[in-house]
Amino acid sequence: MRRINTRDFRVATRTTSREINRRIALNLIREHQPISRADLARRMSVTRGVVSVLAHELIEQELIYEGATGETARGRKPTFLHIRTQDRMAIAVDVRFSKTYLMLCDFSGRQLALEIYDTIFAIPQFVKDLAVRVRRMLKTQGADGSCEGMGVVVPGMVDHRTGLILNAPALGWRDVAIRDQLAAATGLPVQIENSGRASAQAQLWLEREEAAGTQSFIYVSVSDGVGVGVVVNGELVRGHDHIAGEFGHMPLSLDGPRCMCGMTGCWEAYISNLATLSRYFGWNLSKLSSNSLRGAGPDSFTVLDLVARARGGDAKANTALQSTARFLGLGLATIVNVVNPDSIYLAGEVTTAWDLIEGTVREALAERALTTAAARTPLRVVSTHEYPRLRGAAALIAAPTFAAPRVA
Amino acid sequence: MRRINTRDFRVATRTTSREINRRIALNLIREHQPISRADLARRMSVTRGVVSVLAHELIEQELIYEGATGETARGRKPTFLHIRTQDRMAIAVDVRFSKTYLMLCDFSGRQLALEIYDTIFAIPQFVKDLAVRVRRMLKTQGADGSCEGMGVVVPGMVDHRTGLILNAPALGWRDVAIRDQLAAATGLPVQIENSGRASAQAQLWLEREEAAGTQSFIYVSVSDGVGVGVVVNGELVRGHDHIAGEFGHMPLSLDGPRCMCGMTGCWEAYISNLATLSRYFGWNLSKLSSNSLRGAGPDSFTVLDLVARARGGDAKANTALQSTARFLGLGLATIVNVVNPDSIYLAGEVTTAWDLIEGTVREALAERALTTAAARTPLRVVSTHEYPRLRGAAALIAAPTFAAPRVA
DNA sequence: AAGCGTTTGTTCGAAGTTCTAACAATATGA
DNA sequence: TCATATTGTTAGAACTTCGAACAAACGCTT
Repeated sequence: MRRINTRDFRVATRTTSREINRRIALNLIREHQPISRADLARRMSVTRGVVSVLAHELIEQELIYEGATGETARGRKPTFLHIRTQDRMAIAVDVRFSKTYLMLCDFSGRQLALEIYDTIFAIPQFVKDLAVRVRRMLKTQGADGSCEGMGVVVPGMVDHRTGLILNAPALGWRDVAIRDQLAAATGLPVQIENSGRASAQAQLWLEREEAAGTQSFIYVSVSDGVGVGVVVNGELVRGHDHIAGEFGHMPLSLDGPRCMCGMTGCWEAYISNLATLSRYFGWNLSKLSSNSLRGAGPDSFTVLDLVARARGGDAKANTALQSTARFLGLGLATIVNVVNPDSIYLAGEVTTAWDLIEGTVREALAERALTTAAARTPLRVVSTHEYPRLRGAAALIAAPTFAAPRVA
Repeated sequence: MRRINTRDFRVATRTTSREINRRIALNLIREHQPISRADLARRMSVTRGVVSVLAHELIEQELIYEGATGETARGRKPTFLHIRTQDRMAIAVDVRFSKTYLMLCDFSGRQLALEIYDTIFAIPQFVKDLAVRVRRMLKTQGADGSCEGMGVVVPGMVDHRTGLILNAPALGWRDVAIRDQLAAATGLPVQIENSGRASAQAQLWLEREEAAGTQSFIYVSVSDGVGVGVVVNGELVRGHDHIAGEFGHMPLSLDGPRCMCGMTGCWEAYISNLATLSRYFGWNLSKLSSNSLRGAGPDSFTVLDLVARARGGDAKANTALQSTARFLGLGLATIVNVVNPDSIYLAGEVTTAWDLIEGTVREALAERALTTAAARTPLRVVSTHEYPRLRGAAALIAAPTFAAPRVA
């Protein structure tokens, strides 16, 4: 039950019904392809006549295409409809402290080309260099004309609407207006988003089997920082100033360990990669400077190494891991109590040890979950091999094609 | 940008456009009454012809009525349209530990009758007694035919969809299916909801001047417990199991004071009335039993008395109050970082001392808010005299009349 | 090979919408 | 009295879904 915003509404015109139904048909085709017009009509509970028109329009818009004819026991054979995502391209960029990831993929999220290179922190050079790489990649892959935009994902606070990077401490970027520069340099429409929210968008918009029915979920990425995306009723929660979702800095204990954000006791300060490593090595974070907090270089000892040692029988490594797992679960409990999602997606280096930590996480979650139903919220691990952040960047471009039309 | 749920969607029919526009018109009339058809047409950016038809239908549905003719500088005088909320009634019930509140009001939230009596904790007697009171009240007020439903508000966890009270510790109710019993006993449709969420519904659906533009907000009620309702994009967040919004039990410090819920360190354990009083009297909550936690009776010393003493110059009382204010602000900071609402509504006994505590609350909020914009989130106090929980109960019945039609 | 039943996909008129434009009703002011 | 301005209604055009009929395609039986 949604309230109509009397300051910002859209009246229905005589074409609104068609727009709505065309979009519904498109989504059904995407999920059930290959599918015949007759089958689509049954799923939509409308007559085949209507579907004929809708399909014709979608074909004209180059959103779907007719494929082979199918088989039936009796009667005329159906002609199958397919979604057209293979020849619609997007550039996805993930800027991290150590490396920048650049991918070309289609609208289904399928990877066509990937480049990984050292991040350039000076903005003008970063833009210039990236534009060159993008042009080269598009040319090499013969995707010059079919690329519909570029999604950029950044670890930090981003105002998606204005394209302003408010604060990305890992990159040292603050109040950087990079979107329009990139758009000008590449000639592509550019979308910028926080990495946690973007990854949630990937789960929401790109084709996946297991998650078709989930309309409310949380995406939690545990890495250098903790990125969170909140999806409620099929819509990403962006908030009034477009900074919603920052569960990473809720306190577990107000006077807990020091966090990169400058506060103390944040969830992130308990479960980030640095926190896990600190437990293992016995570092005292409160005594480290901000710069050394950032500086755990790419070639040094990482959480992946720690996981390997834990698997090898290093008891201290396992203890550090279990401690992180416990705090992860305690934080998830709060999220579950507040948002009550139908599932939670987890990503990040520690999730490679999921078989080792799942029990501890669930136990801690149950400890502070207010109902047994909430305690049983499904936890799904998203593999790092899928490049969830890059998929999120791509989803920023692909999403508008499939979204419900704004009405009322 | 909302994703279409392919498991649960609604195709547009040839009457969908009309339904949408009729509902938009109704909401605009409610907000700008008295308003002429021509003015309405301008606000909706449609022709007067369309508005004529919409208005005719709304009059037939008895949702609006034609009033007096207005004045204009030149030309034909307009006939004003008015919303019809005065003769549509709802019964609102607020069940609390000490008292039960029963109100008859119209769809604008205007109070017509109010009864306050000692709460009966035995379910069968509670139902029987309430049914008698409701029938008597409807008869006395001559509202027998025009009452469209009963909203019941309870402090605790409620599954609004099934009408099941999962756990209301203050009442000692657990897994109680009270909705259908009440419906059978009164012959009215019954809606049950948690008090925090219901109060948020009141802010969302009942007529208020100052809140017309806010589509994302939080309602926080600080009383015996902490009730929270979250509204995102004009829609109450209910969650997958309908238990969303429980910010009251997020930890401020994991090993903090004991909470009524059985856990430790919950926000509620820092700011509830009991917590405030405990600070003043130097009680040690961890040593009290669950029963004595509940048992702060109606005639004993309350937070209102404490506020009076603080105003009278009692330094200890003021200290206790400021401490609560500080923890209130710290908790609000997390909410602001997570949901990033456009405003926050505050209710409860401590808010009567708002002039004393606002500074401390804002300071604590700013301390842990991640952006300056978030730190400046408007805080609005909802007066207890308005009976926000009862208004919430009424809103449960009135809301469907004004909600946007479900589409796509 | 013809005919029948079944299923797919198209077509056409009916009914319901908004949109455009004209028109009637009503009031003011020169 | 007439021009002007504003409100509210009405009739036809353009665009929808809906219902039903129809053509196309295919397997099976006679």
